[in-house]
Amino acid sequence: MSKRHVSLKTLAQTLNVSISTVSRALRNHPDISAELTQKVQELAQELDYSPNPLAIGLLKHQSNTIGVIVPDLVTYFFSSIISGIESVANEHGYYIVIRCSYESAEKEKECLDNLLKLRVAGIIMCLAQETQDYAHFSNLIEEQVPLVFFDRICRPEEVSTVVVDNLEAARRITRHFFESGYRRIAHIAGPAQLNITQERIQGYQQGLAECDLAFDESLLVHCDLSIPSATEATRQLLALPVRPDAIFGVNDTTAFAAMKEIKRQGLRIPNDVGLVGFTDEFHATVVEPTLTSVMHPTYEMGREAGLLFLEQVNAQAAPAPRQAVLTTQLVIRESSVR
Amino acid sequence: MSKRHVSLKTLAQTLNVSISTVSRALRNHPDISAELTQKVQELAQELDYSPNPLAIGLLKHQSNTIGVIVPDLVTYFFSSIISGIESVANEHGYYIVIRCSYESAEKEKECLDNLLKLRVAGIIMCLAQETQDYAHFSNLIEEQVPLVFFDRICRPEEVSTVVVDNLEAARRITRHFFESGYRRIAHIAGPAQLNITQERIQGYQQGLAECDLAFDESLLVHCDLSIPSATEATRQLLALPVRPDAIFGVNDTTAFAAMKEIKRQGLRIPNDVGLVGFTDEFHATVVEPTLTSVMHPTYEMGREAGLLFLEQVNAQAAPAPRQAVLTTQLVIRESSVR
DNA sequence: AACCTTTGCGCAAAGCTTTGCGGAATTATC
DNA sequence: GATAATTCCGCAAAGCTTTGCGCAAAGGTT
Repeated sequence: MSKRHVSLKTLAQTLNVSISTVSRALRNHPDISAELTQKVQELAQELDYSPNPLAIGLLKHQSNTIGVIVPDLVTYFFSSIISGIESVANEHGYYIVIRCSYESAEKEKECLDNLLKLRVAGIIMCLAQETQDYAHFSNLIEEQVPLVFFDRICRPEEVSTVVVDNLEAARRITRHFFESGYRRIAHIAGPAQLNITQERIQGYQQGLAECDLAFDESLLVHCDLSIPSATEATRQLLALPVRPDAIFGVNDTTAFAAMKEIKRQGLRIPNDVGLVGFTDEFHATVVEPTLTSVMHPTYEMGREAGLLFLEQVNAQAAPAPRQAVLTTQLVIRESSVR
Repeated sequence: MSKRHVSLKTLAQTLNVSISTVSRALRNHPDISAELTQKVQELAQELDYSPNPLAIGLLKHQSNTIGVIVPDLVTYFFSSIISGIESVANEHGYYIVIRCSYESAEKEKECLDNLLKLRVAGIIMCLAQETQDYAHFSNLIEEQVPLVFFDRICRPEEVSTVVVDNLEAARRITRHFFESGYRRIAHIAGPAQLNITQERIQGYQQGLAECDLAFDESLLVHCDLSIPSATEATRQLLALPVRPDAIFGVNDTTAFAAMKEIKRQGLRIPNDVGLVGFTDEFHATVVEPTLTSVMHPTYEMGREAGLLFLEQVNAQAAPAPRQAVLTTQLVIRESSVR
């Protein structure tokens, strides 16, 4: 760090005025004469003065950093959401500090603690898969620390959230399968405690009902969102006495793992088994057959989360928590139409 | 923020001792009696005291945040490197603040300025594609601000860098094509000013030479690493009077764009055209045919960058810049063997 | 010419931490 | 019992910024 940055003190000494005068001049305070103001501002410009955010943070008890916690840094889903958050943050003079929970509840708590110790302005996060106990958010909520959940959420009555229309999307997928002639429609779901899992299962069941298809428990299997687990789930489905003719995967990892396993068993997509996933555009179009999928507006989710966050930061009183529900789009490609 | 955190002052008042005594007690200073030390530490524990990093930063002129600048947040390559950086940072009590240059030289400079104004401890970054002028790093270098470049680098005599064995990898690819029977081997290269482009072109030419193949200028085309540009480059190659029978793409985006375009023109991979890219594992195995590719140890690159950074931070004197060269691995799959 | 209002600037505190130095009280020494 | 040496703790400054308050000089008023 060294003596890189000049401070108000430097400016003041150079101009032979007091520090407070310099401070006021830089903020165009009317108490300071026009000519002195100009002289100060010119010198500040010349010496590349920038106020020390540490000092300001200390004084004002506020910070311009947003803590962001994701279960995983590497997948497209999260990195594009981060990208959205970063863009909003940047536009409003905020910086994002990223930590990864690696889907662990314990690590999530640790990340949270650490970021709070760092004195971030608040937290934007997606719950870890493992997290089932939501008590560690109580303090934050009570103390009105700005907090936004996205995708995997909890306590929505108390915390602002950004989600997609999971139920509706799952319903549409199911109906799309039906309309394409598929009748034994399976669903590889995520961990049972996650809101996204529950909502998508509900949509799946609702879709089945609307198509007058009975819900068959054996066609609903859970996985932990990892590739091996999704592969295993697919195997389980394909080993059923009466094989499903369509599979709807809960996310992109699941869908691709399923695709590989289906192919490995010598089955053809979409003829033998139809396949749909929640994915991002790039992946879905590069595989063969191209994958029908529900597009998450991930970048927009990130931006929306950022905006909800800023809303809380800027509010003098604590604003009522808001629920942003973004709409997904079912993009029909080769894998689900025969 | 509010009154969330207790300060030394609170502890001192509660115990009726001075702030400095509390400070010393917490750091086990021998001047403080054992019993008082214990009392202080117990209270601190109870009240969940954590020292304010803003105050410490102000006092010691140092920070525990690392500025990270990437050209793109979304691609696997960068997000997995970020993941590596984050893990090292975390292990050593540092936090990473991420900014995105969107491949723009101007934005890159802006990110750099902003992060320095935030008083980060230093910068880990990958150059934007557009960046051709490296003058804005001179200040940092002179003032010995910890700085590490990865992948796309400049001024390696002055700055620590993390790269892969680009030349060697490109040479291996070329020879692999030759050994698989390909003879008109084309290369879709990146922007000419990037070190990675230059090194891979050199490796490509060296490989050709070793196989007694003449270098044909028309088989070397540049793209800007975007999908449309890579598609266009592929088109250009395939439209040549004598079509190449093998294409080596400079990165994953390029390789996949090429794959799509080759297929679109009704050509078969690997029979009509062999294809190899620099990619990550997941993408490469999910496409059809599976893609032979050079695997970047991306996570390791991130970790290495983090370690080189910490080396600079912890050194009292400025350490000599170090060049970490990680080795890639050529993973042969279906797309390059007929 | 005496008083009042502006105008223009500085003092000092607060926010939190670390640390050199000084000082009071206790113990040891002669 | 007086002096020297410990032991244990507090004062204050530094790091940087903002802001309420006070104060001097200048100008205006009668």
